[in-house]
Amino acid sequence: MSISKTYQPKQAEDKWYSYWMEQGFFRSVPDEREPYTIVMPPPNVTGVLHMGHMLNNTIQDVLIRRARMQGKNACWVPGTDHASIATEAKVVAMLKEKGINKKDLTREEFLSYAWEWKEKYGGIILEQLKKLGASCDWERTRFTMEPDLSEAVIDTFIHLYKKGLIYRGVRMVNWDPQGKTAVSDEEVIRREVNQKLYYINYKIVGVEGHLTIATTRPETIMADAAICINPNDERYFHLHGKKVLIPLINREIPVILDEYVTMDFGTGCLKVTPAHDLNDYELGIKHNLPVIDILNDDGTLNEKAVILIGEDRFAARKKIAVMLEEAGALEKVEDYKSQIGFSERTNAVIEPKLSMQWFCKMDEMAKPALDYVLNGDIKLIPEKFTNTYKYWMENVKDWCISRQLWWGQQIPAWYLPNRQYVVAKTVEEALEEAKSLKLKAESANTMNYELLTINDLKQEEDVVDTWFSSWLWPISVFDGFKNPDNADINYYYPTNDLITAPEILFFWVARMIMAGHEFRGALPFKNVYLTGIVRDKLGRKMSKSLGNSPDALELIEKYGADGVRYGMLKSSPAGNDLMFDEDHCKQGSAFVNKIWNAFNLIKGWEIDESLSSINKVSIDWFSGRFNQVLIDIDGQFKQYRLSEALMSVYKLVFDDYCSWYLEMVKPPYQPFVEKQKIDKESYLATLAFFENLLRVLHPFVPFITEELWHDDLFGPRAEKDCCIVANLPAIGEIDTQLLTAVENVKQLVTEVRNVRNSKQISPKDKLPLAIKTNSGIDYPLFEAIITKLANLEAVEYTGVKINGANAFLVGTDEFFIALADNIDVDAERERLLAELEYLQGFLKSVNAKLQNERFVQNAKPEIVENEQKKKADAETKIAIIEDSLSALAK
RNA sequence: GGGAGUUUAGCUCAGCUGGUUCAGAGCAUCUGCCUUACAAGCAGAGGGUCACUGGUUCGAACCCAGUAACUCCCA
Repeated sequence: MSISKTYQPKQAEDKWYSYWMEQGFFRSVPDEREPYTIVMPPPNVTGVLHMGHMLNNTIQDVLIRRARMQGKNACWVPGTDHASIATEAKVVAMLKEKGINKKDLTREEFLSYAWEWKEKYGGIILEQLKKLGASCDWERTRFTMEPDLSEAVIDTFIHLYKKGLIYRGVRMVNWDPQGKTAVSDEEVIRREVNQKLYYINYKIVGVEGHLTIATTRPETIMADAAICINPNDERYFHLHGKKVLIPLINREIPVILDEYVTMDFGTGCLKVTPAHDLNDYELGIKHNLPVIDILNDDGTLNEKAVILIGEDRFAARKKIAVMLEEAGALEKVEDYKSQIGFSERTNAVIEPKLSMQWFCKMDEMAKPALDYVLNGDIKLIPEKFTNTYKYWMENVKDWCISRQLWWGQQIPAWYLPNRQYVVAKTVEEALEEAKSLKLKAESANTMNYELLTINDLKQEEDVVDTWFSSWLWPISVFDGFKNPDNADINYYYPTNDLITAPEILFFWVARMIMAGHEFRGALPFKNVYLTGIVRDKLGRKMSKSLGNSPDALELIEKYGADGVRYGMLKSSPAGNDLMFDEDHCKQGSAFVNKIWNAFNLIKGWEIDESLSSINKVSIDWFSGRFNQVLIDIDGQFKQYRLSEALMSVYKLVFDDYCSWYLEMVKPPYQPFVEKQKIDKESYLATLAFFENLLRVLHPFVPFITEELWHDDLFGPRAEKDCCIVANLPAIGEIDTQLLTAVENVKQLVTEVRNVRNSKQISPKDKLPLAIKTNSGIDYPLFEAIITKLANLEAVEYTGVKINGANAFLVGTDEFFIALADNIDVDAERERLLAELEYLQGFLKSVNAKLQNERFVQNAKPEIVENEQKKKADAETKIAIIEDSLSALAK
């Protein structure tokens, strides 16, 4: 294979991804190996790849690839989420463009459009993940609304209903009067708006006088159920137990007491309107107040308002202000700023509205789910999220699981003509159930249950919340509901790691843990790695509306998948937001190119059997260094410090292998030969090291490593002999003494280069070096290396200082470079004096510690020992420098 | 309003049980090199009141209290 000067990612990526697929390397079936399982957080089926997905899936792929190379049976299950709200919104928008209004369609018609849409756009995102190199078992791809998974949703709904955990209840929802639909909290955009605060007088019944309330919504006074004051408010003691009249309609309402009211906001009197404000609603429940809903679905006032019937809420607000003024009930109007919710879709002002919804009781299920995390069976990474999780689980609220949408699993409840309902899997079962209701029927009930037919039953229109299907994901992808004892689920469940974003810790992660316990009696995963939010350089969340998110596929096009993976991982410690900067990808592709070029160097070599081995020290050193880094990486992976692990690999390749090892062993340039001759042992060792580096690199940069793995240089490879399934190198022996010695040697080489740099001496000029060793380091052993890397002409060992030479210290060893021009004596003295001063100060502080009895008594022995060593070192160095200074004086 | 978290070099982050006399990395910056693998490179260098104020300790970036700024979650 001829090798080009720079690496061309594109061909390699397509080629190897298909090859991996053909060979079935991503496929996992249960066997006798230890399983390692990740279920992918299913992206929205009609979504496109964004930076959050890139980060998330890069992390998953690194973990999966590493596990595979550790000999585990690695299984990564991909899939998509039907995302009812987002998808339905997209379909509605698409229909609108075609001139079709959702309201004019039947449910069946709408759903067929939606499925068509899903078939067309669904799965694009999974195709995009392939470009990133995601090694998922694609044969296991699931969709949250496919028949089996939907059936699981229905079955679990019925299960929970029978257990008494699902009930119907009234709840305040975000109502969009323009779209005439409830929208989720996530779809409400809060904006600060200039408003008016109206001060309105209410007459007190039975006595002279009035009280004044402040409100931004005077049109809702007709829905008032009470006036609330703080019981501690001295201004209003006289109102306790009184009643007041609502202006204009003169309905009598009570004054109630509750500490909920803030005394210093407004007038201290709060109008309580349970039908049109969430807080008021809760206050109403507490005080048993009636709920008077004066608004129609389209935001106009209904007959309960008594006045202004049929007017729009905003028109009514203006009119009522005038009417109040005319009635003398308007005290004053002030400007006021506050947050108002707008519908993301229609931009209409959201109206809090009471509606009947389905709920799932949470407290019973939350308890065991909290325990899994608190007792460490499930680890949250980083740990700090445990607190948040605990707080939420201890204050869990019931889950509103119904959504007023069509795209999703329709709630399996059927209403009888008298609004009684039954919960059953099919309409036939529902009918049976309905007929049996007779027994429980009250005597006043005139309905004849015996005569009910299927046509009398009407299924609940609402669907369940999307999370009500995704909370089953780790079980349902392995068919754990339909076949609870099948081989897959027994083998893969509980899964190992879940990689997801912290903002869905409650929505999704907590509920999966609950579902795992409820439906399988076991946790769904052992570790939860929470990634950060991907932000731009300015710290803003990446979003489509800001347009600050780079196109994921363009990035891959530009930097190669390996480069982008590097860029995503570079600065993404768990749980911290990732300030994404394209520069990281650039660095990634530079790194990939560096690997390519290192290989290019080796390709230019040829074994010459006649040469004897001269690089034993270098080979031993790198081997030890490699093993040392393997240990580091292992530890970093155990703690999920992926960016640190990547940095360790980066430095191992860039610094240790390329900058030091290859420079040590590379044969001197031989002119007039096509390939540089090298001894056999060095060549084989270097190539073996490179292959091991490929293994360590593979989880991070899979494509370049697979490409090089198959180069002729490694000889012919069997069909299945691929980097992706190679074993990670085992950790071998480490000669610590050798490693320490080489650290000194490296420092020595750096010092020589420094002298060269500061004296402006060309790297081509050879320098003389004299060594006066005071440590036990065997410099002759490293002489060849030092000579080569520092470009020396000769190395001399001396017992005495060399006057007039450039001198420096490494540890306690002294080195001299004698140059033709004498050194600047004054400058040298100054340098030495500065160093002496530093060392004396250092020694002083060390001595202070050692003379401090409390330190010697309290500190750990090894720390005291270390201080003593520091002291000895400093004393030696001081002696050397004092010597040098006196020599300089001569 | 309640809760959680963050604050260390220009940027992004390490600093794991409190223990070097000035705290590390990568990138960026500066200087010098087109040195036969790589200028997407090589060799060097500079850069910090660890947000602030107190306290605990022989010893604090680290523990405690308070202050400030920012971020997120729940309402």
